[in-house]
Parts: sequence; structure tokens; C-alpha cells
Amino acid sequence: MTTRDRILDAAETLFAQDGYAGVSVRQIMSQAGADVSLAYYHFKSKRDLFDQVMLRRAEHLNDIRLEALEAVEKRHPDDAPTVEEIIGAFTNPLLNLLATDHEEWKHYFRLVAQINNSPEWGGELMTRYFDPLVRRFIEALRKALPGCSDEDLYWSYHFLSGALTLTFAETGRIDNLSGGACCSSDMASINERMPTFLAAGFRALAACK
Amino acid sequence: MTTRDRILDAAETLFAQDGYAGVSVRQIMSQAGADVSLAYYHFKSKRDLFDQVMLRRAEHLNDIRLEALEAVEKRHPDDAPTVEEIIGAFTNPLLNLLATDHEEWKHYFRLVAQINNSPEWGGELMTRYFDPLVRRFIEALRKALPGCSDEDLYWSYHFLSGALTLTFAETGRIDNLSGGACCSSDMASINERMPTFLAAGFRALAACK
DNA sequence: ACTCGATTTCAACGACCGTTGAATGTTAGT
DNA sequence: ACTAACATTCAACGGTCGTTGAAATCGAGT
Repeated sequence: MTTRDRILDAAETLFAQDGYAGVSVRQIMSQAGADVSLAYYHFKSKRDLFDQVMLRRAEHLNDIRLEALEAVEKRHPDDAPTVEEIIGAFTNPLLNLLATDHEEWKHYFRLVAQINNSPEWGGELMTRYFDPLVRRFIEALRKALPGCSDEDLYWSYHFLSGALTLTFAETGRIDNLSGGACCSSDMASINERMPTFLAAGFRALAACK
Repeated sequence: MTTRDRILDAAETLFAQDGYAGVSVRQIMSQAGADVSLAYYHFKSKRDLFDQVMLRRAEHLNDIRLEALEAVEKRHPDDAPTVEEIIGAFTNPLLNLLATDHEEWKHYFRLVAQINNSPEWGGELMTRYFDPLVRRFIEALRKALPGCSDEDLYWSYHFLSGALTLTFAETGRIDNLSGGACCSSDMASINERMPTFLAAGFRALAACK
């Protein structure tokens, strides 16, 4: 593995744990096993390193999510896919990544959860990295929910986004709250429940006029 | 207003904007208009100051949420309240606080959103500050959804928690995504939609056995 | 006027921060 | 062997960090 990648991995892990400001370049380079100044050889600045951490996986994620959506649409040449299928195309790629390369991706999802909920960065960064794909999904949902207003669609997606990012952040909160009955990293439990829960929400808002 | 309160206000605003590590004690005291060392006269440490910021409003919030839940239950002496009513008792107090004392509370909710989604603090801090009340709400929901399994209840609440904290964080994300059609701070729109969306999710999970 | 406790100011501590420039090592093409 | 581009090391810069101790100020009770 190249040095640049080791730096990105270390940065991803540490940023996910303590946030951008909570981690120093020295910590990152120490975990990456390289000299501090190498960070500034491979990246323009600490902020640039952070952006590259975000970018690296965002592109791949957008690709496989789009593939999943297109596959679902191809299975419905005449009618529209169901809301559950569309939401599944949005969440299943994450579940698969975590199931097969858990250590690789879990830190990234933790980071995204923090970004999404930060007033400083949530508005702009999420928009920059994910908006084109999200708009594509909302168009698919619009077809599956004919007559649903724009506002209802956007708010529904917003609720979905909050539920999704918190769930994949695996903070251990549900483990504590449930006294061990539920486990943050139990992807099967999430897969059984999240699309059902969220699709019902979309439908309820679309129906309530 | 006492100095201690001005420090807490400044800390709340700045922590909500840039996170715990993103703010220095000097910044806080500068915004509070007091000398740096006064922070250590009124609080044990930066971390203690942070804890007091969290505590100050958590207690009041728990109180009025419990009141709202008991009021709903009192309206149903024989049967159980509906899921919508219970979720309304959980969200309406927040909406009211934001509607009447917006500047006072919006920074706090931003802070809670970041804490909830942080792996470092989300698990423990949310548990410490909100768990007793949340358990009380879950018991009410259990009665409203007879036969619903524990796992479904906890996961449903987890999805609710994610949607709620992101929504009240007012990050501006939905403003960007919707091209201005929706507004983060439009409490009326949230009030119309959030309980409906979330209650439908709870019901869908409870029904799916 | 005096005291005593609560509050505030001032100056400083060592540690760590992001970043840089110059020197050094490495590797592939000629 | 020579070069040129790439990669890495070392030492340091000014600045900011959390925190502290001692001195000054204030206000209420005697």
C-alpha cells in the first residue's frame, strides 16, 4: 500500500473518531507511520487531506448506489419500482460494503454522520458530494409516489438521511438504550427494518394531503 | 445575567458551531467578554464546562417532555394514546421552544445532533442525559403498539432519533437539496410531517412480524 | 473602618499546533 | 555513471492550546 493511502486510512479513522478539529496532523502521521512533513508533500494542507478522505469513497459509493437503482428500474420496464425497492437500492449498497469490508468502510460512515449533522459542514459538504445522486433517487421516488408534493418528498428524504447516517455511525447508543437487546453493528437487523420503516413514512406523507 | 451564564451561552454557541475540539477556551471567554482564567474559576476544566452546557438544558427538556407525555396519557384514562400523540409529545416541546425562544435553543439542538452522531460521545452522553426519559416514552409506545417486539421498538426509536436530531440541527442541507423549496428552520412544515412520517414507520415495523 | 469571602485580572508555564525549507535518499531512463 | 523526478527526513518558525498561581478588586456583614 502506498504512503498516500496509509495517510488517508489513518486520517479517515482518526477524523471519524474525534472530528476534524480533534485530530492533529502529527497524530495522523504517527498512526500512518510516516514523518509529519510527508502530509504536506502528498496533500496541500490538513483541510485538503480531509477533503480527499471524503472524496475517495464518495465516488465509489455514488457509483454502486446508481447501479443498484438502475438494476431495480430495469426489473420494472413498464411500471415504477416500489418505494421499498428504491430505498433498498439506497441502503443495500452500504449494508453490503459493511458486511464484506467492514473495517474499511465503518470509519467512513462514522465520518459522514458527523459531517451530515454539523452546521458548519453539513449543508455544503453533503451537497457537494452526494446531491446529484440524491436528486436521482428523489426522481425515482417521485414516480413511485404519484401526486406527492415536492416538499413532502424532500422532507421525507431528510428524515431518511438522519435515520440512515445515525444508524450507520454505529455509535453504540442503541446498545446502551436497549440494554444489549439491539446491536449497532447488526446489519441483518437493520436490513430487515430500515427500508420498511422509511418506506411507510414516505407513503404516509404522500397520502396525507 | 451572571458571568457564569454568559460563559455557558458563549460556549454553547461556539461548541454547536465547531464542536468541542474546534473551539478554544480563549475563544469562548472572548465571546463571553471575560478573562480566560475566569473559565477555570467557574468550571473545573474545558470538559467540565462542556458537560454543564449539556446539563443546563437537558433537565428542562426532560421535564417538559415528561409533562407533555403525561398530559397525553391523562387524555386517555381508559385506552392507550395513539403513536402519533406519543411522538407528538416527544417533538412538540422542541418545536415550541424553537418557536418562542429560537435563539436560546437552536444552538443547543445543533450541539445535541453532533453529540448523538459522534462515536466518541454519542453512546455515552446521550445515554447519560436522556435515557430515563426515552425509556419512559418507549414504554408508552409499547402500550400503543401491542405485540410489537422489543427490537422493533428500539430500532424504531433509533430511526426517530436520527431523523429528529438531524432535522433540529438546522444544517441548511435541505435548503440546498430542495433548491429553496424547503427551509431548515420552517417549524410548521416539520410539525406537519415528522410525527406522521415517524408514526407510520413505527406501525409498519410493529405490523411486520 | 475592617474583614472575609467571592469574583476578577494579569502574567506566565510547558506542550502542542499547522506549516515550511533545505537536505537527503531512492528509483528509473539514458 | 549521470540525471531528473519522486519520496522521505530533519529541524525549526511563530502561534495557540489548556491550565495555573498570585495579586488585585469588589461587596456585604460587623
